[in-house]
Amino acid sequence: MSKPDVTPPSHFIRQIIRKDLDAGKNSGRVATRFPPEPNGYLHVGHAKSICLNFTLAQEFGGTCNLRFDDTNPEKESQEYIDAIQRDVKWLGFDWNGAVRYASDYFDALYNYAVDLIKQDKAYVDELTADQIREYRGTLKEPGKDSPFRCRSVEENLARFEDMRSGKLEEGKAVLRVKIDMASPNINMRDPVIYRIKKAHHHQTGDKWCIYPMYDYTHCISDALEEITHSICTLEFEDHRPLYDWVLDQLDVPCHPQQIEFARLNLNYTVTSKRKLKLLVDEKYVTGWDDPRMPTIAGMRRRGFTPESIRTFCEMIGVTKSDGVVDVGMLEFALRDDLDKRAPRAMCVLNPLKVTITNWEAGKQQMLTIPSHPKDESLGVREIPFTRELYIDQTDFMENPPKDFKRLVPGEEVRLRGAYVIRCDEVIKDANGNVIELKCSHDENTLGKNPEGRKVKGVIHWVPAQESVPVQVRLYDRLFNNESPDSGDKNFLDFINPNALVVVDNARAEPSLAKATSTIAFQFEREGYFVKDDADSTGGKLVFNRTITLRDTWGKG
RNA sequence: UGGGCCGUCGCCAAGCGGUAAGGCAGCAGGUUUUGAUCCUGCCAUACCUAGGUUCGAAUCCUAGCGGCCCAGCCA
Repeated sequence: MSKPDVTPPSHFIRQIIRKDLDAGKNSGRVATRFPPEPNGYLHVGHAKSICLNFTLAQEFGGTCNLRFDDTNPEKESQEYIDAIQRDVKWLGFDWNGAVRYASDYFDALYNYAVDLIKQDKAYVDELTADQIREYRGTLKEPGKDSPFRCRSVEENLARFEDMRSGKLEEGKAVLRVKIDMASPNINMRDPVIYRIKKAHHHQTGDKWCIYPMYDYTHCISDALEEITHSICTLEFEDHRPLYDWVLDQLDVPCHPQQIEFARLNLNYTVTSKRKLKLLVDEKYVTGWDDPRMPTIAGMRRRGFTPESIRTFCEMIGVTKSDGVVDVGMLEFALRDDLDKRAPRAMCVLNPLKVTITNWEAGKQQMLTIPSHPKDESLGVREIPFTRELYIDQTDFMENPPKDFKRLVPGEEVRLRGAYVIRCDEVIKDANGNVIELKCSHDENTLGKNPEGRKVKGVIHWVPAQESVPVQVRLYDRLFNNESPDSGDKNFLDFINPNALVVVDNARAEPSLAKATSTIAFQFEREGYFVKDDADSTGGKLVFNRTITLRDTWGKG
């Protein structure tokens, strides 16, 4: 059995934690959190963060919270909250205690804001959004103070109350923290920490019409949950001084350490919630769980196993250098896992009728075939061998290329798990299309090789009558460009029109009629497939191709 | 001289002053009733560049070069 040789990864975050533990920080406690905003479904990129946070906690005997960063009710919904929890669980992780919400802390956050105002470290600004932007300055020029910056504590308290009570309209005022309008770090130029949004919140209802901003909310939420290591992606590096500043002004239980790592970039893939949402909203795909989507839900429906995703996350490592991982690595982890666990079965995608002329009509021989070539614990399945069979059209050629190892006129081929047959006659229709093959079998080749000759190929087959009709959906990469998302390209231009090819007339071996979506099968010589529960209705059987088998034919 | 971060094989990534791990991909063989799996071998005199320190540098210093991120009342 193969096992991708994942050297015990000793990435920099692990090292930081180990060092902290050795130094006796946080009294030996390790607490992380995964903090998604419920404004979309989780994707592979999130998987990296989930695996990181949860395994770190596991490894050091700590805890990992699941916290919804729900400070922008206009973009969030319960649907996303439910989907995210489902996906985290499916990946195999259990969060510490109850699900948390930043909105659980809205009261505390509000009181801390009042505290900042009282310390004269926050003020209500009534500049317009445009003015605030102008006053902020540019990357190279310092900003300038708002005329509202020097209001008295009393006036600020009163105006903040006006914001809170709904007296002020949206956009009329914001609460800003008083730091330094000339800071070279734009995030420190008096960032806004509260804005007015007269929106219904999925958790707090209509209790609030002011909502705290990320920078202000996140650090305090972390502190209230007594997180020790607050792991986030690189783009928040510039925000760390603000994270620290806020906590330094307030009387909070602790001061977590923010650590940034490079988010996952995958070639041939788009990992941006905004763009994935667009694919869903504009119906380029059937939904967030479309098997072409790089969402956890899509991958699950496609047939990925949680283990393969976790292994992949281990393989790619954790660093601060922001590179692009080859999607081939994900595919490797997938195949490697599926090869070990997938029961084998046969399914003919493009049926071509074969009649075994020296097999008695009506005679059935039940063949017992192992479900896995190396793992007996997966058991066996039975397939009747009959006079009429189907093989795949691509496994027969009249004028084959040099290295063709399948069936050709006058030659032999092994039917997997059954007999060696010889093609004696090719039947064609009026247009010259091959519609049937008359073959003869060698009865001395069941479970043993013929004497005195080598049979070069093995092909798969199903009995004509006893096989079950199935629809098979052949999935491929959603984008046909390595970086659909880079530069000024429009990722929609690179949607692969062949990312889904539906095969309606496939025939599967009888045992597949009892398949469930919880286990993926290997359709021998074709790839890994999983039953699509959502669309297998009313007796119709639908299988999704998770991934093809590695195919090196013609490469060497 | 706006700030922050990053630069080790085609890709990911160890390395933390003692003389370049590993994985993916690729190549060459072997086994095989899946052109799969599995097994074997090959694959960076070289660590962005140039100087310097040192007996010794991918690791330390200096100066360059290249890439990514930041001007939401998004997260």
